[in-house]
Amino acid sequence: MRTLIHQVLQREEPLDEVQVAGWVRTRRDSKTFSFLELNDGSCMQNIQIIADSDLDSYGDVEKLSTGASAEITGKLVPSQGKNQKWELLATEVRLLGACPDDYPLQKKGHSREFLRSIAHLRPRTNLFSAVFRVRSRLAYAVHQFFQERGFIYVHTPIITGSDCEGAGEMFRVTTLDPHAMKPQKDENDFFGTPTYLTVSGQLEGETFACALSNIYTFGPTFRAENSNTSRHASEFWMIEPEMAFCDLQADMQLAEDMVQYLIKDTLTHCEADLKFFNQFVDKGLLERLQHVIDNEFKRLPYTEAVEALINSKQKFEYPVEYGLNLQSEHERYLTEVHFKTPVTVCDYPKEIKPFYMRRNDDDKTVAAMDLLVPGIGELVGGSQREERIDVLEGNMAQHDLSMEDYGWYHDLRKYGSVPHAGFGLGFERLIMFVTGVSNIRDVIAFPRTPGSAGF
RNA sequence: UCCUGCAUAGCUCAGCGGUAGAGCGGGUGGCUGUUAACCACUAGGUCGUAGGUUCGAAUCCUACUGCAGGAGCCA
Repeated sequence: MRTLIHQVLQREEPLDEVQVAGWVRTRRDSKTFSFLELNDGSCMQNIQIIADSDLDSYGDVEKLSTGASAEITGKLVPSQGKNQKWELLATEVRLLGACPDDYPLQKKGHSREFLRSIAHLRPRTNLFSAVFRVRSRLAYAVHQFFQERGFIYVHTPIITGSDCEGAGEMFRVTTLDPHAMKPQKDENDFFGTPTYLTVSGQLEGETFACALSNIYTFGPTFRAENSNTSRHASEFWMIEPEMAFCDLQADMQLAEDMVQYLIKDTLTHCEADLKFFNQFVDKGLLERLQHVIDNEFKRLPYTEAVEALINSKQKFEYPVEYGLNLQSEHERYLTEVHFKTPVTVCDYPKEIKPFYMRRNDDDKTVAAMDLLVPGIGELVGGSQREERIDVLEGNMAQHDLSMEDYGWYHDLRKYGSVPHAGFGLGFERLIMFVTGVSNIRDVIAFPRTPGSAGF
């Protein structure tokens, strides 16, 4: 019976017999024995194995090159060496899969670009195994956060007929012949109507919030935008809570609580991995994360954000002026330089926000909010939704949205309308923030970006 | 989509008009309770592709392709 290396290395007492299995990181031969470093991905550390040349199975040891897989049984004893507490004195070594010398992963560092080209092997590196352990823990913590607060997990559709206006270009889902010379009618398509991969589950999520009160979605979303940046991917995961009987203040509070909760959870449960990131990826990471959980987030209206930017006398490439969207450089200045802490900006001019956001009493702004964090920029975008049927109808007319397409959304206001609010949080951006990894392609197992969908 | 930069050995890079280099990795041998082990030897390249300038191009010019960083869009 095999034991995970993670569990073996946590032992307080020696063991007469234990079996581990994994992939060889390196082998160092001595005259009468070999040192093996074995890793099984259960934790950052390798287990050091001493394989004596007297072993019946020493023939297998000599075939254990970097990358080979093996199953090793032995005695766990305190190590004579300096760099590890325990080592395994092998009694039996069994080669499972040999690894030819064209194995692309070396003991030395590789560039991220090269590792992306071997995305099927990169989880075997320290960096990527750590990223994906943290990703797994964060996903678990997301569910824990919402479940502890009585939120219901709703699975909104991946294939959708609605286009969640304003959220970006969509991928068409169709069974029509792409090589057909003649135009084909949508009625002949699989669903009898044009369908797409979802860009957001928000509108569907609202229908469930207006029945189950507090809900959240957590799943893949798709954008066909031709975005070529380190923060955008064509397929990414999004967390979208939606709360009935809720205003923007409570919405912002939930977003801020959630970010702090998730960071605390990761600091507690992924300590070794975060230390690794702090040492090799981003030297200021632990300090920054600690700062985020120890301090309240700065909260201010868009109008004050614009004033702060103008008063800063900072030179920006793009102009700062009431009524214009905040650019990346503005957002990053606010969170990285001006306040040096996560910042939630709210109450944006209605002209620059989508139709479903709730009009404020000033008739100029809407109850929208963006949560900005250092190094990433926008992590969360959310709003209180327009629950007044007449105002929503006006907005729909202004945006040329038909009752045919949005009738069901309009119905939520027609039948027992309630104030409600929610937000979307990009899961990969959260992982980037927590790990310090600066490219979204390195926190997704097999990233999809324009012109690239390998594996 | 725009702007900028890069493309040389399996990997990371140097060379920047005059006979293609290093480190790591691989192979062989040695040494050692080692730990990104160490020492010696060795194999390995149409210098991204296609044109052009030149006596001569990895090196200069043009186009294309790919990649990266930034911008826009957003999460």
